[in-house]
Amino acid sequence: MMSLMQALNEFLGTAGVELFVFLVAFLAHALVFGKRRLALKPKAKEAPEVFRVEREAQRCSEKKNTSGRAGLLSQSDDRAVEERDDRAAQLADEVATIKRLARKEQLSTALAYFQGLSPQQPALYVAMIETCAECNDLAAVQQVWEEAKAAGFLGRSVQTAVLKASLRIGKTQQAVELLHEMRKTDGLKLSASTFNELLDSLAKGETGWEDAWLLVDEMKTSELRPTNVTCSILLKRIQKGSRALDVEKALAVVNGVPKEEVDEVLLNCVCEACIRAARSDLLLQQLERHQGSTCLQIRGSHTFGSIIRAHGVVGNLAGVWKTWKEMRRRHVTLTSITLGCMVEALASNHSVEAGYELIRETLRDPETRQLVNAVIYCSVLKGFCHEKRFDRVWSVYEEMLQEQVQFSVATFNALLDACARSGEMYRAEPLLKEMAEQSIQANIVTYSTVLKGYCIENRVDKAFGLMQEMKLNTEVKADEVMYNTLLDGCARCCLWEKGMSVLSEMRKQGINPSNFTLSVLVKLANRCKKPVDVAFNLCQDLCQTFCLRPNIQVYNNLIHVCTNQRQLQRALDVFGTLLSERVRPDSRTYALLLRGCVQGGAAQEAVDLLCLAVGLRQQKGAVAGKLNVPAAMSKMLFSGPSGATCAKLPSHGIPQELLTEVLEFLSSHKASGSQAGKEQLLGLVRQLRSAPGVSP
DNA sequence: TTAGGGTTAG
Repeated sequence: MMSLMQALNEFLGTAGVELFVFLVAFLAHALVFGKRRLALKPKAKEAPEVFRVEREAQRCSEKKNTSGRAGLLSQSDDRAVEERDDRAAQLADEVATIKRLARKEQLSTALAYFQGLSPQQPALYVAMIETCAECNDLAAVQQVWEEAKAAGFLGRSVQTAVLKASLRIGKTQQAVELLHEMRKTDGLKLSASTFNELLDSLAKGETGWEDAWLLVDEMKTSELRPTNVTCSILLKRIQKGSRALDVEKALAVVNGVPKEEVDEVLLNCVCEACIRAARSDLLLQQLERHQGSTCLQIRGSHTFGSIIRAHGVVGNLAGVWKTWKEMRRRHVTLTSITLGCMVEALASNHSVEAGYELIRETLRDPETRQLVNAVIYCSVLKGFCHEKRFDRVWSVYEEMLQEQVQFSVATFNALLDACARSGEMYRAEPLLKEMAEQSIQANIVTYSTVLKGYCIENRVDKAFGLMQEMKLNTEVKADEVMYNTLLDGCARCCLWEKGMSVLSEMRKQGINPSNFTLSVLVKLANRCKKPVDVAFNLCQDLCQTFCLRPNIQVYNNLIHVCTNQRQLQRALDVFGTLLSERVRPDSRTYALLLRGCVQGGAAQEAVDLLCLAVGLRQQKGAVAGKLNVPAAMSKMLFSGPSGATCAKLPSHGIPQELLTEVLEFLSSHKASGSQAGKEQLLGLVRQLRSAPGVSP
């Protein structure tokens, strides 16, 4: 070959050789693929489903043709191929017609058309069964299946279609029984991929979880291990409010896939699912599992984007940058979404300026300029807004106008939020006008944000007026967040009656209060100086009615009600309750309680609380005086944190100022009590001063 | 011979 090339080279020159090689390659290609290429339809890409069935049909007729052609001479091959192609095209048309009718939900027309077709093919049965499923008609599915059986079409494609149809209609139990029957009578053996298809066709929604687990169990019974795809499909089900049990179970299935087999898409799904479920604990585990994995080569900007987002969510800024740099090093093509993930990760981790600089950098390069959009800018706007750097918000806004960024409703909402948080609602008016000029409709977030702005400026009447106007003039319906905001406005202005009427309106509209509502209501009772019992009863009633379990914010506000009314013991009881309910106290819990102790001259309780906060264990009998703390609290003091809940705060959890105040109080208080008691107390104060996280 | 993927606002 080489000598031939050399000879040619001498004869024709380099360009000539290239031309020759090209011609040979072209002819060979035409010879091999010419016919097939003609048989392919360009619309295949647009309609993959039809194409799939078409190919299947092609396969079937291919089989028939080969068997029928066995004894024929090769000259007739061309005609056979042509016939086959014609038949395939016809079948594709028939399938398309059935599907078209399905989309119009004309099931009976589709059925009539199907029955008029001859000869029948498995692909047609499959299309018809899918159509019945799309129209949610299980009886029709069964009818077509009976017909298929009667006609002798019992192939796997038809069986799978029936199973998928039953699952889609939500009859999982029936599908599983059918599966058992097929396994017994027809020896049906499904592959992992078919199981995955079945899993993916399950009815969506929370109720579908049990069905999903049923299928996963079936897979195991068939001695098949869940694959990457199985896991991805399961993870796709995880949504914002998914049950913790299901989330954990799904991740357990993921962990069943050997680490070296995990691929990009699965890692991507894992990140996204954990983020959606707000389970940074599980996310952290997963990120650690794949940290520095050499088996998994990430190529897609999809995956890089998700991993960056994941690191951002768990607050790992170093991980964010590391992933970004790795992506750049590998020259992965940057997309708007990946850039969006990066800027959001930076902006939500106290690196807003760095996020902004990344935008500038992207804009400077003419190659990447067009990647910057309003979504990306929005992360920066939000970041500056939350850091209360409103001057930066407005300068970035000006820049967005200059760069002619296309605004969306989210962009305007972010800007309106800046007006609200900065207490500069006069800025909102021109923004709303601008929105109208750009024909961007205000949505629930817009109204809610403006409402919040009025409440922050204590203009509750304006807020109520806006709510009224929204009800009268728009289709937007007030939601829980909006009612909570309005309730908060009432609390700020000590409007008890008005607040109560908002609550009853909320309930009348069928909007359930949440823990957030509860915490605002307690705050309202507090600001309105209602008796302590009013707040407690309100909580108890709503918790019972709406199956709520108070969170730390609710407990904190209850503690505040008690300490405000000089009922330290009751505040400590609330603390005991939250500990026994395994709710983790935060720095505000301790701040409220410690201030209550200083106020009430309760030195011993203050020491106990500080010990708990910094994780200092006490020895039984070491404490002076008679303990006046709830059982749950003393149990933790003596035995240390047990179970899932820990009373200890992360280091620096108590503000320095407060700590100084409490320690000063304790020093001045040590003169009282017995001699032994004084010394114990002094010893503890010394220990506290040297405890980790407490500066001297 | 099949099946799975990402950004912003109250």
